[in-house]
Amino acid sequence: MPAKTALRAITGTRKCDRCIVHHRALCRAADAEAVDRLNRYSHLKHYRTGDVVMHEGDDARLVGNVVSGALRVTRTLVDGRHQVVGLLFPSDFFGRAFADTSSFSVEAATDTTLCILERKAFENVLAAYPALEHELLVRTLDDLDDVRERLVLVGCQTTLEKVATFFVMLLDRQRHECAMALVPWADRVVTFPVGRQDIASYLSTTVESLSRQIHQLADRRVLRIVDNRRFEILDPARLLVLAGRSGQHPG
Amino acid sequence: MPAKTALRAITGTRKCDRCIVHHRALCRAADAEAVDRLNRYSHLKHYRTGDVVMHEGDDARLVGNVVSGALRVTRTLVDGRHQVVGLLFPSDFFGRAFADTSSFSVEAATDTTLCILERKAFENVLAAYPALEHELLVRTLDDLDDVRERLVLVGCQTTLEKVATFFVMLLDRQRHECAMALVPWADRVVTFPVGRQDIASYLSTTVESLSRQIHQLADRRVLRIVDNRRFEILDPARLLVLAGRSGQHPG
DNA sequence: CGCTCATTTGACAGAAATCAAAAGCGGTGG
DNA sequence: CCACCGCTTTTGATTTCTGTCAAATGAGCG
Repeated sequence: MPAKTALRAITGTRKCDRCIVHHRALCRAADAEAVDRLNRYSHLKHYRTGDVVMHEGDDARLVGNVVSGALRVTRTLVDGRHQVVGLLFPSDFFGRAFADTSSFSVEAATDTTLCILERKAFENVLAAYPALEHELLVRTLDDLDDVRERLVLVGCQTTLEKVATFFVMLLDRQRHECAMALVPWADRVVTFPVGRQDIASYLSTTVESLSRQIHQLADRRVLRIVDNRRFEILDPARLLVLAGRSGQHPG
Repeated sequence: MPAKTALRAITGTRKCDRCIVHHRALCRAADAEAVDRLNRYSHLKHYRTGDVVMHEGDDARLVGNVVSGALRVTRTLVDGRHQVVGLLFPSDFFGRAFADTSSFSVEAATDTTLCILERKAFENVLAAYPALEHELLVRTLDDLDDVRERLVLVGCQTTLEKVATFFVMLLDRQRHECAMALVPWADRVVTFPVGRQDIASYLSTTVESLSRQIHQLADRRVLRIVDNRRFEILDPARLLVLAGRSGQHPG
């Protein structure tokens, strides 16, 4: 065991040990030795709302995890139209391993802290620790299902269903977070994690339509508008029905 | 070396050696030993147009490769609306590794031959051969980019752009196949690999709109309608522009 | 308080879905 | 070889959802 590692083992100064997403992120699949290597190559970096982490077409030089805040993954067309293809939250992995260029832009949707490392370094660690690569595979397969799910949403569902689905997502995320923290989940108030523009684009609609459908849901007493960012879900069951997936694929 | 393996090595009777997609499919990343194990667990199976390979919500028991024909990956909503989230062609991998249930249905879009094996057996082989699992990871990452690409297409592009993009895809596929076969690529006639209904759903539109836009392209002399399934691409450059991605991400 | 930016509301237009019917294609059998 | 049948594709007419544009209202902040 190298002296440096031994010292860490004794003093417990590895920054990863204090990481708030450590037990949920990709790196949870890493053993002490692997975490040590990741720890060596990675560092935290702060981004302000709107900052570009990676630009489409550029070298895919970085990968990493969201520690706090939110990222949007986007594609912009030549004439300016653009589409949010993904939103990433704490513990989510970002970046494109095993490709030279990124097909999408990655930007901070809010003030965000990332744990980043060079893609090449990351790939080397993956090659050395199959368990880590396996975890990445499993997460990527899940991501693939998620995107396909959203393809269905965007492809053949109404704007009301899209908005209802988004609220269901927020509710699920919250429920999941409470479960992790072993907190009994009581609060039915959800908060928009990113701006309206991003949500609208994520759902392939406009801020205007988004606004109308939110008020539609409020009129139907499915939710109550607390303020611009917060909503109390009054009727989760009805919300699920309006999302058009009632009784389907629980989980 | 077990006797059976030795015998195979001498006589060359392994069915995988004669497989027409062997050098393009996932298994190309497998060494002789791994191919041997895959060979032991897998078998070819024929499906007729419309046959269900896997049903959404059911046990994800099978995985495998398309050998010939085409599969469609779909999701059906409670009220009958449904969406093709993917089309799979020879050498493409299908099935959901590392999950108990499949979130999507997989059906034969044409008469199709698959090389199938039990998911569990496949997972065991993956665990034993990291190179194979790595190949699956790389392919899954590519798939993810593809679906995101289509999310952009469906989310913020016009029907004409969708149809043009589909023709570009067909052209690319053909060019790629010619390259593999070392055949100089001259023929500008592309053929619909699946029925109109599937193509329309894949592009999130209707057969009616699809028909109108094809004729739009014909009127603009971008292509010539040979017959119901075949089209001669007269102006590939213009097609690319109409697809709304000119000059973007060559590859 | 006034500035800017985000959100809401209203009026309107347009692209594409829907509905309906005609035409074309492919297979079967007389 | 031609007539018939079922299916797919095309064409036409109509509707509707939702995006666009414009203006008003509201929130946040120095």
